[in-house]
Amino acid sequence: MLQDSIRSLLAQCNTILYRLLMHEWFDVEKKLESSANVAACAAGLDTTMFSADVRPADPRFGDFQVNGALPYAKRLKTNPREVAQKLVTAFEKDNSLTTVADLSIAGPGFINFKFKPQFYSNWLAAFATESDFKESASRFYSDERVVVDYGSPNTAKQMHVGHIRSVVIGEAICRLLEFCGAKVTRDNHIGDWGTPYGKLFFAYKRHLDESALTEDPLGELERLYKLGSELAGEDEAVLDECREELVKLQAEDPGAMALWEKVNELSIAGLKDVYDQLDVTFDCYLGESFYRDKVQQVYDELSDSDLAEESKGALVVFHPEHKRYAKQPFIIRKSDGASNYATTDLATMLYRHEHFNATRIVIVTDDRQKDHFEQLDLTTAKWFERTGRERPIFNHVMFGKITGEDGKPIKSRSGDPIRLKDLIAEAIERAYAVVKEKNPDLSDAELEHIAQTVGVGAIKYADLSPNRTSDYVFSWDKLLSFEGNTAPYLLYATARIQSIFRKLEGPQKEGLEKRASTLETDEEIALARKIVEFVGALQTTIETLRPHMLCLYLHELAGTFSAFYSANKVIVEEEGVQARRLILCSRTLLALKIGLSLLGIKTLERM
RNA sequence: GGGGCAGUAGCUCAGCUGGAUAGAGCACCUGAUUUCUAAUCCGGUGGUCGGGGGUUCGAGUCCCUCCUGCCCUACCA
Repeated sequence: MLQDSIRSLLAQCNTILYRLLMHEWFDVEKKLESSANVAACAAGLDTTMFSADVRPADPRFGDFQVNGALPYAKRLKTNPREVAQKLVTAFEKDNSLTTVADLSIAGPGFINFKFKPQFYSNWLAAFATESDFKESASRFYSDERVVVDYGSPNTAKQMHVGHIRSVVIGEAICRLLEFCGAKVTRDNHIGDWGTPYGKLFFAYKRHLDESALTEDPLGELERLYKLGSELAGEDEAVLDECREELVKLQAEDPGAMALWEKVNELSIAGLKDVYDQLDVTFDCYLGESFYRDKVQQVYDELSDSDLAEESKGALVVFHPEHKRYAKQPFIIRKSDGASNYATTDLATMLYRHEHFNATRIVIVTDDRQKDHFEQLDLTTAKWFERTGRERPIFNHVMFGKITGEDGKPIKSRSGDPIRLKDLIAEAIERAYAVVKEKNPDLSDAELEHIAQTVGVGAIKYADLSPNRTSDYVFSWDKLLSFEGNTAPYLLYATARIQSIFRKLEGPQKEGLEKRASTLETDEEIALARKIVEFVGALQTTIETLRPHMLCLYLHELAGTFSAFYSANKVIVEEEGVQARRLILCSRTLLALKIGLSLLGIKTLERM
């Protein structure tokens, strides 16, 4: 009895100790990097000239490789293989390394690390739940407060496919940052002020269809705005009336403001319907109107700190040190005295700094605005420096445009842009047909649920999986494809894994680590290795703010799993084999679930 | 005129910032004891990485140059 308690106590101590030891291996690349730096020091290398350069290796050579010997030897004009040999000798004095991996030198001086199967078992035991992952990952960005500005539609207009990238990419970035420990504020900088309101109000007051407004507020507002533009284009008198409406609004006339507020309320409600479908929720909607009383401070401070100057009647900022912006001005006040987007964007920088205490500001827009944001960043840097403010890191997360086959902006058959809600509806419809065909026995409620998840997931994944900076040729088939490197492929892998666990009795799912034997087959090792790579993929994704890096990884993981699944039967007689394979299944599922949720994609129990 | 982005397999794209024999998906050609979900897997066909020079142990990746396409370039956002 006493013996048993002692044994169990010892086992617990072991577990704790061992988890502490494994803890530093969460990020294998980082661990190898710091080991390499220690080794470089021990080997007597000039550490100021040494950079480890750790990366996943080609499986033919090893699991990870340290390539730092080559550039080091180049800089010092010595033999790279000798440098590598010195490093390996130093590495081999480090027990924490030699017990888990075999080292070898190859080619001109690559140092390959081949992990022992036991290492993978230990890693999989140490990082077993979402909170294990989150706890370790949340140290990456724990001291950051980030405002992410994405979405940015205009009021009184429906969103079309052109808006999808900002929403989907922006949301993925928010989730990634949050997972890595940052405090994130999601801010939708809507276009809710300015010239379109004159025309909208003119038409609203004369041609409003009340019932249409109740049924489809955004549709009706959009119709009215178009009507107003049309009428103003045809008739000078109408145009004058539109201008009058606008003047009233800008003077904040109570009647105009009441109507403006109503339009905004309806618009945001309409936008939220679509965001709900995409599982996106913003913390705030601080649009252009919010900053209209904050522009004077921008003019004053930029003028007082000698950044802004008068040029051709406008207030502008030049950057003499820049080859381009020395000549190309950043116009912060137009010659008619009105503000523009440069003004409001500067005001947002200040507000996000002061109100949210942001350490980082991320703005997600298309790449045509690259110049604008470069100028914004340069200007903010100088402005904040001269006024003694700490400047947040600024990232312009830009993306390429979506075009038709001809390279022009995409249009539906009627000539209007394809509405986002129509795209989503079609995706769900197509998914429904596929699910029903593949799995006719499911209840209708479950069918609907699966179709929803698969359809929306497919759209998001199609938008996240290409490199965001590339242009994008729109095609229904590509956005709604369910084959190949798509969300359904990843979801299918999760469904298969869960199906395995459904086959098991309760006790078979418990205490797997105790029963598991050491990983053995090529497919098992390959899968374990791929799971461990999750952390590196996460790092690369967040450092570059490029979600496609995570997509690429998840697709590889699902592929490695599928290969494992067909080659190695999981539910088998031998208890040890079954247990170790179940662990692999459960960790694959974990990595897929975390990864997909970071991309904003929901997972399924079955499909 | 100036600046930027891009050009990789028939098509759509990756290629982690200079690493080993350039990879996926689609399409095409083949297979897979009726199985823990075949929305899968194993093979195969397919490449002068736009052309030409250069830098070095090593270039799709860096530099120069030319070709092609797109975007920005003073008051739209």
